[in-house]
Amino acid sequence: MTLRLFNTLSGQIEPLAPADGQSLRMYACGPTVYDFGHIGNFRTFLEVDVLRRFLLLTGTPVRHVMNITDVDDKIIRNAAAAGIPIGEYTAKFEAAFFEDLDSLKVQRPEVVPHATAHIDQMIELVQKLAAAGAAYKTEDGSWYFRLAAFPSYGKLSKKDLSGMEDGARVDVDEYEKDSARDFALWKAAKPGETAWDTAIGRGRPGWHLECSAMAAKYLGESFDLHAGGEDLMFPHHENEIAQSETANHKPFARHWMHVRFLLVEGRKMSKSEGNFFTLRDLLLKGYRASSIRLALISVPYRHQLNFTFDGLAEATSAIDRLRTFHDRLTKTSFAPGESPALQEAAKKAREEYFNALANDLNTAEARAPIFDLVRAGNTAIDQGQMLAADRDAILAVLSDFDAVFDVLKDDDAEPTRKALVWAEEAGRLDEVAPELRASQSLTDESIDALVAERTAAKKTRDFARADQIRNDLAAKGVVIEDSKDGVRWKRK
RNA sequence: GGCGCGGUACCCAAGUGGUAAGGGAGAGGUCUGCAAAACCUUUAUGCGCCGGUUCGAUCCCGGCCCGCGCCUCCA
Repeated sequence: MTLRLFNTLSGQIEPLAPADGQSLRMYACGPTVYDFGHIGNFRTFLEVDVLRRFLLLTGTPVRHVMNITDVDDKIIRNAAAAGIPIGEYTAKFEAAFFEDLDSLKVQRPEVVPHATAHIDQMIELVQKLAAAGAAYKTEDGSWYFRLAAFPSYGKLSKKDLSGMEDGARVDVDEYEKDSARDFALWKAAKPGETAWDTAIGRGRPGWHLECSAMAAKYLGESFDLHAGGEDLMFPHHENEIAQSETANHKPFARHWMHVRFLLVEGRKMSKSEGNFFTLRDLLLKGYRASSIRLALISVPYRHQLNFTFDGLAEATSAIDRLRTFHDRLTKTSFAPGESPALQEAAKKAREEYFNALANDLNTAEARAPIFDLVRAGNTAIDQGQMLAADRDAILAVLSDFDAVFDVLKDDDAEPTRKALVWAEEAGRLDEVAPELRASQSLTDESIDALVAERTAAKKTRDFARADQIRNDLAAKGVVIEDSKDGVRWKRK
C-alpha cells in the first residue's frame, strides 16, 4: 500500500515512496530548545509521528532525521540572562522536550543531530556557496545568501518576489546587505556572544544553514521528504532549498509536508490570550497524555485543529471506549471457531482504516471503521456469538490501529507522575488539579483493599457501605465497574 | 494588498454529482441491589447565503457574508 501525501511543492496529492526503493529518507525540522514545548509544537511532531508510523506499518522502513537547534538568538539571550553557557541552558530544555515526546509516545527519529555539532558542515556549505558566487561577506563579518543567485526562489510557498522592491523594509542591523531579501548564512559575533572561530570568520550559524547541512550529511543532497510546521514553509524551507540546490546542483527534498497550526479554544494560541499551554500545563490539570495525543492527531494534519478542553474530554471518552472493548476481548474466554459475519467486519474495518490513512493521512476518517468494529464486536459478545478466531481477527485490527494511534495501552500514570515530579521541583504544585492530587494520594494497593472491602459488603448485602466506598473513590477520581467477571477499577 | 484554508446536527468531525461516516454529549429502553460498562432506539428532508450548470448539488461554476492562517527566524 502506497501512501498518497499532499506535496506542498507541487500542490497536489502524490504517492510517497522511497526513491531508492529501500527506505524513506525524511527530514523533519525539530525544536529550538529555548523553552518547554507547547501543544502547538507537539501537534507538528505528533503528525510527523503519524506519518512515520504509517510508513512503518505498511512496510516502508524510514530514515528519519530531526535536528535540535541549540543555538539561536533567543538561546543566547536567555542563557546570558541566566549566566550559564548555552550548552547548559539548552541541555535542560532538550531533556524536557524528549521527556514530553515520550509522554506523548512520539517515536524517536533515527538521527537527532545538533546544530552546534555541525559547524564544520555549515562552514563548508557557505564556502561552496561563496565559490558559486551565491554568498557574500559584509563588512561586519556576516555572510549572506544572494537571492538573485537562485531564480526559482519562492517555488515552495508560491511567492513571486519579482515585484518586491528592495529597501522597503531594511533592517537597520543589516544595512550592508546587497538586497533586503538576502538572508543570513552566518552571523558575525558581537562582543560577548557565543561564537565559533572558523575559516569564514568568528560568528555563529544562521538558522537555515543547519538544516541544509545536516540533511545533506545524514540523508544525502537529495532525499524523499521534508516536513515541518506551516510557518516554516516561508522563509525557512524556502531558504533551505535555495542554499542546498545552489550548492549541490540537484533537487533538495522531492516531497514537502506542512502541518497546519492549531487554534486553542477558537483563537490562535498566545500567551497574551491566556490560551497558551505546554504539555506539562495540561498534565497538571489532570488530562491524560493519551487524551492529548488523540485530540492532537484526530483532525487531519492539513486542517486547522481547534484544541479545546471539551475536545480533550471527548478524546478521553473515546479512548475509554476503546480500552474497555480491548479489555473485554483479552479477558473473556471464547469458544473455538470463527463466524463469517465478524470475520468480514474485521476485514472491512481493516481495509477502510488503511485506505483512510493512505489517503493523505486522514486520521479522522480512519477512526470511523475502528469504532464501527467496536460496536460490532461488543454486540457479538453480548449475544454470545464471538468465537476465538473472531477475537483474534479483531485484535489484529486494533493492533494496526494502535500501531499509528498508540492510545490503547493504559500507561498514562507515568507521564502524569513525571509531570508532578517536575511541578514539585519547579515549585508549581499549586497548579495541580485537586482531583489529580487526591487520586495520586491513593496507591493501587489501598484501592485494591477498598474494592475488596466493598465486595465483601456486597456479599452481606450491606449496600450502603458498598456505595459509600464507591462514592468515596469516585470523589478521588477512581471509577469502579462491576461485571460478571469481577470488579474493575480505573483512575479517571 | 499577495498567497492559501475553512464554514456539515448540541459540540468535535469525515465525506460524496444521486440524496449525509465516526466520536462526544443528551433523551428513552435492555441489563444491574443501585450504578458503571455494554447493547438497542433516538437527535441535520439538510451540509454559511444567493444565483447558475445538471434529470439530480452539500459536493461543480459565479457572486456575497463570516472565520482563520502565512507574507523574514512562532510548530
